[in-house]
Parts: sequence; structure tokens; C-alpha cells
Amino acid sequence: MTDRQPATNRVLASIPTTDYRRLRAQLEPVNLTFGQILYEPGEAIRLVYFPVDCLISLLTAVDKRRTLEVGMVGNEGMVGMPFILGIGVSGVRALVQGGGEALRMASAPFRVEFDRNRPLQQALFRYTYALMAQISQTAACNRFHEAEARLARWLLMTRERVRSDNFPLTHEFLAHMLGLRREGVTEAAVALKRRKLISYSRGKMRILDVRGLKASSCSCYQIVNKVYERAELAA
Amino acid sequence: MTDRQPATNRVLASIPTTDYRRLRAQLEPVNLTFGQILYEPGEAIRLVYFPVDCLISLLTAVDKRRTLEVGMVGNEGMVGMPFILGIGVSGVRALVQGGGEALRMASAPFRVEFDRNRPLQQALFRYTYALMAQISQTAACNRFHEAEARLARWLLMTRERVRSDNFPLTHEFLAHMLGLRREGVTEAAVALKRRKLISYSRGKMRILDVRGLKASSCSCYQIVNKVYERAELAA
DNA sequence: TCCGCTATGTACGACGCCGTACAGACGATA
DNA sequence: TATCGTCTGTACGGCGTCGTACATAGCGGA
Repeated sequence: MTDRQPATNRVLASIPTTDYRRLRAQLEPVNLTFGQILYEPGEAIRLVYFPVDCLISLLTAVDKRRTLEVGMVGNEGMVGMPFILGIGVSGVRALVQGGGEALRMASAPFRVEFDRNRPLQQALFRYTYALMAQISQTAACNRFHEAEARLARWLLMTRERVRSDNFPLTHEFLAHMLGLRREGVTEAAVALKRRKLISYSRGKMRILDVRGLKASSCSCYQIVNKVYERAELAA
Repeated sequence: MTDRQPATNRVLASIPTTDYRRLRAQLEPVNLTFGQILYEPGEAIRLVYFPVDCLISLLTAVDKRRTLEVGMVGNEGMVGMPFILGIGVSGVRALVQGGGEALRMASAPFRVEFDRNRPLQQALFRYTYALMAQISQTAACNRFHEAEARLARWLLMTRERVRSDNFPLTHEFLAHMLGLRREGVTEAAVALKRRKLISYSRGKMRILDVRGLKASSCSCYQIVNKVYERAELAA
């Protein structure tokens, strides 16, 4: 990434300074580590998170071994969306896919702040809508587009959210994100590697050619980006 | 259906009587007809709808001819969800899949009422979450489950929302809902027909064996139902 | 340095769905 | 009653992914 700007959470950055300051005092910076699980399905939401330079995946499971990523949260959003809508329980698994910094707050005081802070409400409702649009688009993408294009899209979206061209990532892990077999991921990854778009080894992924990846990815990449642009949460 | 109760919209039914009465005065009953399009993607939301005994499908498109239903709205919900989140534009196509009655209101006065009516806000936020959970589950379902099971699930969910075992429906139409070819729908439908779970002819669908259909459908049917139960929007 | 674990690569038959083509069946209309 | 358009049924080769199996390679600890 060449455009490494000062990292902040964009939802928080979008609200007026005075509102932000009051909120900021209650937010605790934490370092989230790769593989950490923030919520399991059905689990109470005790903490909400505002990613700064980390990436959280939202996963749905149909059975023990098959999962699918339905949404991705970076510094454009917040983890704990159901709480915004008055629901105290998470319906999905929230998994730290890219380690890094986030701002954290207990849900009870956050509720108090959220209820009195109008700009925060508006920003988070707008974000909630953008996430919903992302989920819808991902649904169609998973239905119609093939593995290689979806992998390319996923890598691009991850790159933007972790703000780096390198990130830890095994094929096994990707398989759970994309709803594929591990071997299926390897095949798609090999194809991208042969074209020198990426390189990787034992859990270390590196993006080599962003343009090439964009060309290999499906149109869903642009569509999801536009959703976040319209919500004024883009980079 | 044996349990034909008086038809109302359940979101509206869930709010206190006084709040409901004031709102009800501004709602206009309309009859929606099969095939009618309420919103196109990118179109401004001028009217919001509360289905009573009709069914609206929310569709995402990846190209001209391939579409996929991401959500279904019956009398447990409202059409125009983005408006709840402060977004004035629909991201999906809203198509009347089952004709029937709905209560309609222009979005401007609805905004006024929504902002002052706290119980309505809570009910609609809860519904928004349930819809989101439905979309997530549908995404995983479309990825992992095969055509026949998905068709069975779709028919069951439709049956509950239109409150009838008979409804107009061509295979072509179903193909757009399930993201399949028309021929693929026919194959799945033939399989269900052979087992005497359904019958149909030239756009008239009939459910014969609900239990059998449930056995043929995937677990997603139960999961989505539970989501709405928890949101206290179930039948 | 060797061992063992994990990550990655490859192969192969099976299966589900695709794209395409075409035939028959039903219902509306003349 | 004849015609026509739409809806439904069937067939077939192709492709992508699955499930399974096994081989190789890199890294960390003994």
C-alpha cells in the first residue's frame, strides 16, 4: 500500500469533534490477534469493537465443518452491529482475520452514549445499511461467480482493510471464508500465483499485482466498494 | 393452511394501541399484484409498504439475466428497510411475488411518524436485524445446499407468507429467485412432484404435503424461522 | 541435525448444475 | 375448432467443484 494514511476508524472520524471526544474517552485501544474469536453465534454482545487497522470476518455456518464469510469489517465499520438494532446477541461468528488495533467499549456504556449521540446513531445506521448491502452482494457472488474470481476479490478487500500487501493467511483459512475445500483454494491460488498476481508460502500471503487481481476478480468488487463510497465510509 | 387467522401486519400489531391508531390513520390499504415492482436498485424510496397477506421478494442482480432472491418480506416485516436506516434509496429490486393486501405510506410522513414513535422504531429495528439474519442464512444456503432442498425451503417460506397452499408461480420465475436455470427448476420440481409433495401446471403451484416438503428442505428453513421467532415476529 | 507437524500441490472419479436444443402440453384467442 | 404463444419436460456434452487420497515441502522443536 502506498497510501498509508493515519489509521482511524472511519465511523468515529465521521462524527463531530465534540461528540467524538466524549466517546473517545470511553474507548479502550486493544490489539486483536489473528484467529481470535470476538463472538460466537448466539453469544451475548458484551463488547463492541471499532477496527482501526485490523480486519474482522463475519461467518455463518451450515454445519460443523462448512462455514462461509458473509461480511467483512475493517475501519469503515463496527463489530457488534446487532447491538445497534437493539439486539443483544450475535447471530454470526466474528473472527479476527487480520490482527491489529481496534477501539473497544463495553456494550452497556456504549448503549448510553449511542442513545444520546445523534450523529453516532446516523453514522452507524448508515454503516449497518452498507454492511447489509455487502452481505446481499456477497450472497449473489457466492452463487454465480467461480472460485478464482472470488478469491481475487477477497484478497483485494482484505488488502484495503488491513492496509498492507502482506498478511498471514493459510489456504485452510481461506476455505472457510469462501465456502470451498482447502484443495479448491489451492487450485485457485496456484492459478493466481502462476500469473504473478500473488505469492505465498506457509501462511504468508503477499499481493504482487493489484491491477491484475482486479482484472481477475468479479464485478462484485467494484459494486461493494461503491456501496461504501455512497455511505461515505470509503478510504 | 388450516390456521387462517385474521390477517394483519405483525410489526404494526406489535406496537401499543395508541401509537398504532395514529399511524394506522395515515396508512393506505393497497392491493399489490403479482409481478409488480415496488423498487428498482438505485431508485428512491417514495413509499414504504407493510404487507398483510402478500409477499415481496428482494432481488440482487449480478448481470442482465441472472438474479437471486436475498430476502423475502411477508406480514412479519416491511418493504423499504433502507429508509429505517436513514438511506433514501433501495439497493435491491422489490418484486411482488404473491399478490395481496398491503398498507402503504409515503416515506416523508412516515419519517415524521417513525422519528416520534419509539415502539415503532424498536419493532422495525428488530425486524431489520431479523431480515439481515435471513439474508446471511440465505447466502450460506445458496452456497452449500442443492437445488431441490432450496426449492422446498422456498415453497414452505412462501406458503407461510401468502397464507395459502396455492399460489401463482412459473418455473421461470422460480429460476430468478433461486439463481438457477429454468430447466434446473423444472428438474427439482419434477422430483418433488413425483413424491407427491407438490403439484403444478402452467403457473399454478400447489403444496400437497407440508411435512414431506419440510423433510426435503434444508435445515436453513428451521434456522430462519427461529430468527423470526426470537424477533417475536413469528406467526 | 533429525523428526514431526503443518501447509501446499496434484490427481481422479463423481456429481450437480450449466448452456443449449427441442418436443410436447396446456390455455387463451380468434 | 384451429392457432399460437407460453409453460413444462427431457436430453446431452461440458465445466466447476466435491470428496478422497496421497505426495512434497518448509518450519520449529527435540
